[in-house]
Amino acid sequence: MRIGELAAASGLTAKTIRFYEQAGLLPEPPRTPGGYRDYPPQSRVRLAFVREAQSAGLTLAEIRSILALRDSGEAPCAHVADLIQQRLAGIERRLAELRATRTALRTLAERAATTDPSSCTDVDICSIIATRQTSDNEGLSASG
Amino acid sequence: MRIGELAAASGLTAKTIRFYEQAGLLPEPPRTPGGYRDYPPQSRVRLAFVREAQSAGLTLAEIRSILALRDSGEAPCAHVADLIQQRLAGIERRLAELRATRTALRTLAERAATTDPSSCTDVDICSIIATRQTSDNEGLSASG
DNA sequence: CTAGACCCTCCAGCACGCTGGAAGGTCAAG
DNA sequence: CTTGACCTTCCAGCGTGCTGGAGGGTCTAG
Repeated sequence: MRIGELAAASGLTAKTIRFYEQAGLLPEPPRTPGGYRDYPPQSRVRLAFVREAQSAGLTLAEIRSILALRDSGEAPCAHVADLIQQRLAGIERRLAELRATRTALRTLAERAATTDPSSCTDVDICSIIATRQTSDNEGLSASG
Repeated sequence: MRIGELAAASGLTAKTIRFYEQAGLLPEPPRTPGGYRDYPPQSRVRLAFVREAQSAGLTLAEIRSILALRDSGEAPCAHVADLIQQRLAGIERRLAELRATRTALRTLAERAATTDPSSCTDVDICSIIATRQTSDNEGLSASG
């Protein structure tokens, strides 16, 4: 099957499929005499797998590593379980960050609700966000 | 003050400060006869504000819009309150996405724990992630 | 005068997952 | 033969927030 057909079957674009090939997710298919990519039916399964894995939050690099293992004949189960745990940990981290940011924003939102525009002086730019005083000896330092 | 001093005072690098200038976050300072940037003391406040706003989860583009308002003489309070609400909504969305991904991953993790490598046949690549059958009439379609 | 710290501009790249376009080739129908 | 759908390659860009380096200029101390 040609790339357009595969694209239609998998719900991707031809561009994306070529990109996946270049990214090492889909092996280079044989070509027709005219130089067209000629995919075997299994390619649909492969692309479906890529999409499944993506929707599970795995990156293309991770998916590639799974596929590489499978292609080498090994059962990638252990590797997959590992990736899943790593991703899970990463997501927990990201969730914690986002929750912290949300807390910061909520504080700001509260402050915004109780802030009188007239209290916003020019020097501190925005008293909602930065409530610091503009004295000469404020202790600015690297915080990150 | 020169850029290095401002960098040290604000905990940023000179590179970052130039980048902020180019990004419209910090106005172009006057130059010394030798061509060096010569910052007024308020620049420290401005950079501190940028960092504060960043840690509150605002993007540089949003921060720029706040600063532009302030620079135009308006109190940006209402705008800031608006941005905060938008960011908050965005974060809620992102949190929901991440939680969904986490749920998907946890399902996968459970499956991984109970999967026997021998059940991973070659055709379906990885039965942990994709449990679909590889029959000829499987209904593959775009799933979003 | 030289060394060295500091500064300048400009260009390029990181990661991530594509997407768009240019310029051209292939193939079937009419 | 022409049209048009489809395909090819290659190059470039999106957005985000920087970071690195090249290749040079400025200033201060000794």
